[in-house]
Amino acid sequence: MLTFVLMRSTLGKEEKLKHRKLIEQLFKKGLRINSNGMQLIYLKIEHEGDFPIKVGFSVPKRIMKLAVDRNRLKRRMRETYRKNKHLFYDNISEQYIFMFVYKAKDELTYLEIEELILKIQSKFLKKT
RNA sequence: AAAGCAGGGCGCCUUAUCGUUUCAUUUUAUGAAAAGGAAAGUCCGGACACCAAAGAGUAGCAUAGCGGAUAACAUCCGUCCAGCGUAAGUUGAGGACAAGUGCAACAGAAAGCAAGUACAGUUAGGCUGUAGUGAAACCAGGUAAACUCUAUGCGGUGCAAUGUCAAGUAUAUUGAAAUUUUAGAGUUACUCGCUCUAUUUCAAAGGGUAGGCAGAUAGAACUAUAGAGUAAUUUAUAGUCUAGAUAAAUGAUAAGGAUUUCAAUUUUUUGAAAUACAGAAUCCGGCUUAUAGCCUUGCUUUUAUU
RNA sequence: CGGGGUGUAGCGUAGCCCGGUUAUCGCGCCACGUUUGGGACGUGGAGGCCGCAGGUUCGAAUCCUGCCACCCCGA
Repeated sequence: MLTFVLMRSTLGKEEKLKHRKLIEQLFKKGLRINSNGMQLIYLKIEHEGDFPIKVGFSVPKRIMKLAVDRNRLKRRMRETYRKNKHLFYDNISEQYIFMFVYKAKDELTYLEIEELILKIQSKFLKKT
C-alpha cells in the first residue's frame, strides 16, 4: 500500500518540510548544489515521517518583491517536483530533507524550472 | 453629435487529465466548498482579550460653521459661507487675534511703546478726503497647518493578546552587613496614590520552552420584498451559509471560445500580440493608493435639425 | 503583526526646532597659475525640481497631509 502511495505523483502535507527546528538545522549544516537559477540544500537526517524526503520551497524577497510573484514561482516549483520526484525516490535508501531556493533574477516559465530541477537531480545522484 | 461633470457595476469564460487545503459521509474512495475590490498601505475608528502596577489630577494627542446618521470615527448625509468653473459641479483643519505672548524678508515716513510725507477742501488751530509702498497701514490692523485660549473626545498594551494540554523546572539556595517601626524597592510621560517585604542591602552561583489545541470564522453578515426619512441610514418579514491556511492551501498541461489592439485582405476572414492591479493570516466600518478593458445611469455647455 | 528612523551636488554632511533675498562645508570634477613634466599648493568656476504630489502662507528645504524608497528594533 505504501509503495502505491509512493508511486503516485502526489505531494501531501506529510511530505512537506514544516518543522522550524529542522529548517534551521538544514540551513546551518546542509550541503548545497547550485545550478544557474536554483539552489538545492539537502541534509541526510532521520525525521519521523513515512516518506523518504521532506521538501520545502523558498523564493527570497530580495529577488521578487510582490507576494503574488513569489507564490506563483513556489507553485511552479512544487508542481515540477511533484511530477519528477520519482527520480529522487528510486535512487535513495535513507531519509533526507530538501529545500529548493530560487536564485534567478527573472521569472522563469514552467519548462525552464523543470529543466533546472532535472539538472539538479542528476548532480545530486553523482554526489551521493 | 462633440466636449465635460458626477455616480454605479463587471474584473475573461468552458471542458478534460494530474494534483493542494478544509469539511461531511463512509472508509480510502466519493461529494461539497476554497482569495479581493482593493485581500495592499497600516492612516483612523470599533469589537474582543488581558493588566488595581487598571484609580485621581496634570501633561500630551486628536477633532473644529450648523444639524443629522452610526457600535464608533478624522467616515457618511443634508445645509450655510468662501475659493475655482460659462455651467453641471468641485475644493475647504471653516471656532477665537474684543485675554496674553511672539512674528512680519524686500519695499515703505511708519509693520505697533510710536512717529508722520505730499496734495486738495475750510478763515487759523484742527478736522476730513485722496495719493504712494506692501500680502497687510489709527482700524477693536494682519498672522493661530505661531505659542496659546475655548469646546468635545481619549487609561495602557495588543491575537506574537489570552486560556489550556504535554514536556521540563525555578516560587529557591549560600555567605556577609545593617535596622527595630519607618525604610527600601517597583510602577505609568509626571505627581498623588497604589503594590511588595518584616526584613532590607550587597555578593556568589544556577535555569528556560516557543510544540499541539482553543481563540478562529454565523457576522454591527449577505440577498429579496415592504414601510419611515430630502438623504446618510433604519425597521419588519422571508430566505441563504459564504476560505480558514500556519515555511502558509487555488496550480500545471491540453483544447475551444470571448474582448481589445496591430498588420494583411477588402467587408469579414486570416495571422500576431495583449487580457490589468494584485494573494486572505483575529474580525468588522471607513480612508488612501494601484488598476488592462468593458457595460451603464443622471446632468451641463456648445452647435445643428424639427 | 506592531514600533521607530533617514532621504539636500558624483560621495559624505550643515541648515529644518523658531518659514524670508543667490541653500553651507569637505572630498571629488573642470579651467588657469606654479613646475622641464606630474603630484602637492594657490586662484576662479560648474554642478541642486532640497525623495515625489498636494495644501496653509504674500513667501516653504523648513509647517501640515498623502504617497515612494531604504534602514533598524521587538515574540
